[in-house]
Amino acid sequence: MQLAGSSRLLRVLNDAAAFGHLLDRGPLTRGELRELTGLAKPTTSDVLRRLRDAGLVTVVGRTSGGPGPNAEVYAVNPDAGWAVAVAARPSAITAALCDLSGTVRARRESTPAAEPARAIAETVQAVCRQARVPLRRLDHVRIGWSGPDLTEPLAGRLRAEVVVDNPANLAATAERATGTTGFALLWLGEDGPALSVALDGSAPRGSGDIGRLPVPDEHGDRREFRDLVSGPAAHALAIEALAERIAVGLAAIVAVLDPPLVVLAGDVAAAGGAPLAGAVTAALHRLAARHTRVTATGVSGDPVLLGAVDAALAAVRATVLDRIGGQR
Amino acid sequence: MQLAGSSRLLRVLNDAAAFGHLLDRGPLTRGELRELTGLAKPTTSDVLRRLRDAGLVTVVGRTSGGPGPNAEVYAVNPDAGWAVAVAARPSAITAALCDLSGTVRARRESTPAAEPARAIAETVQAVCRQARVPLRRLDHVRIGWSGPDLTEPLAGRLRAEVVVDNPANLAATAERATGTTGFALLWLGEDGPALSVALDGSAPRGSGDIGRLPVPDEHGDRREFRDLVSGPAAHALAIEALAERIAVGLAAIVAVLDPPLVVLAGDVAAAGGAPLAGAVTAALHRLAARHTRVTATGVSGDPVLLGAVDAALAAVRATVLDRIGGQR
DNA sequence: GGACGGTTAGGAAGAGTGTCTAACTATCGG
DNA sequence: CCGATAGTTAGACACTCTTCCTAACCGTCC
Repeated sequence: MQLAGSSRLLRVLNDAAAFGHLLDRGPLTRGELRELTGLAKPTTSDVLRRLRDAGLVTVVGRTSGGPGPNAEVYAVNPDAGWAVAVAARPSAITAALCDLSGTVRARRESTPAAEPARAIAETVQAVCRQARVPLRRLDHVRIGWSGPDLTEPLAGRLRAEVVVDNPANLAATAERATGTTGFALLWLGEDGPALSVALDGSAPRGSGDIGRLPVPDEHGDRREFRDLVSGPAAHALAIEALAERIAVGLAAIVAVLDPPLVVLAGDVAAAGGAPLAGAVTAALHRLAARHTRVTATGVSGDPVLLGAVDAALAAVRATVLDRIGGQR
Repeated sequence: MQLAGSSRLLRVLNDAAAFGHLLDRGPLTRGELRELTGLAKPTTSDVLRRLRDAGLVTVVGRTSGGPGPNAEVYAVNPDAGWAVAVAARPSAITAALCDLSGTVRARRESTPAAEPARAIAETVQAVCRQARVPLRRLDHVRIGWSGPDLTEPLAGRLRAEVVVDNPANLAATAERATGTTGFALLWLGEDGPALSVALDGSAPRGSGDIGRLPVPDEHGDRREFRDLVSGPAAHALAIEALAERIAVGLAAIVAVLDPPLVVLAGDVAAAGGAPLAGAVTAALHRLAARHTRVTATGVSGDPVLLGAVDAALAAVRATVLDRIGGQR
């Protein structure tokens, strides 16, 4: 961290710290914020004044009951930032518009009629219209998509910052938001297996497609992982047989990464549910004799969409702070 | 980054930034430091005064030739911090004492007569005595060692901060110091293969032992990676046959991590040299059809010892800054 | 029921710390 | 001697901290 600066940097740091606490912990009084940041009372007031002047926080109420005057309760202004999260598949597009507080304000599903980029852009525009949020107020669009890169064509159609991420990575982001830490997420989807790694509490990093992972099949012949665990053939398999195939690939992954926990997600995994996770655990322990736990994802709902919401929010929160006056 | 603070934090930040630049870029004048940090002229003077008072930097010369007075040239005081790096194997212990600038001031090898912890501690003490550096001035000891954890018994014997790291990780640290970025290092040593990952320019992280990675052997039978690439059997193999075995395991690693580059290191890899790397590349491309490059390590000398030096230096540099007066 | 004390929220005043700008001095080469 | 450059000094500015003050609210006592 080689940053140097003057009092301006200090102010930015303190504003960001206070704002961060308000985002993480919800509504807070001046006093609570003072304890969390460690700043002095007048400084806390200054910080809150700046945040309020910039429209980032508002007074949402007052305490009551205790002795003394009632403290003002501050909270993040939800309307100060907007993001759209998109889970895009060839068969369907789901988009969610959420405000700075993370509340989903509108949701929309559509079946793509046009080429992907155009269909996604139109869905984003539609979900904004639905909640009467002008497109220009949109700060960030995060798209879960596996396939050819759509960043270029989408950035051209939308004014906001556009980031395309792979489904496995976003599912891992959603998993992490549930409190799980230190895991590798194995995504088993129609279009092949993928992996995202979130060890040491750091943000999930997709190591991408693991479809070409060489594994032996039941007869000991050399095959690629994707041929065994994806496509219609995998759906037709009994849980035990599928678990066996998954475990073979997982054995290699576990040997390389040694995560304490492996989370299963994706269409194929979702169809199998907890029984599949149990069968995979048993098969894996038979193969590798490791004490790695295997579970089905704890996320209820669409993990890709929820992960995209989380990722988009993190991005919006970082940019919104730039709006504080006197920044320069 | 949720840090809040007052002008004190600012001062610490600026001191650290200036010190960091002096460490990275070598001797600098006030003016050069001013440009690098972006600080004003008087502030740069203040920072340098504090660093000099704390004994962390010294004036090592003056410029000449140009118009105007000759600028003072400042450099890190090498004697302000001391670290010992150790590469420990059951057969031999190598220790290097280096100063804050990274110069190795003494070096010592020994054959362990006693138990590892005691033998290492004695070697550390000996190398300090050799350079007439009192043990109490030692700030950090970084040990490359694979086996039972030695942190406890060593911390008891040495006053300094002790960190034990695995050889693969330290070899990757050394590799990174040569300018290589974005790679996975495959360590092929006597005691089995290990892996260290340094992607995205982040510090190398050992994912540890990959000895139990399941791989097929020549006959298609399920084996563990360590049985194929380590031990006396591996040494006896022809380069082509060994490369084939390495590539099989590497195919799984590459599928999981997809690093742009794989670096081979360790005794077995060193014996094979560049020809082995070439043969592994060919075999890997035949197996996995990826465009992953494979090279032998670019580090000349003992990669573990050199990596331990780098890691120890980074640790010392972080602690030394705490010595600046008025910190609290 | 009304006055009072204890407690807490918020603000105001002044000091402290660290930085910046601008002016100044000293030094070197031509 | 003159122009250019290194470094210091002086004063202003920004942000924070400590300390003190006022106002509000609750409970208790008369």
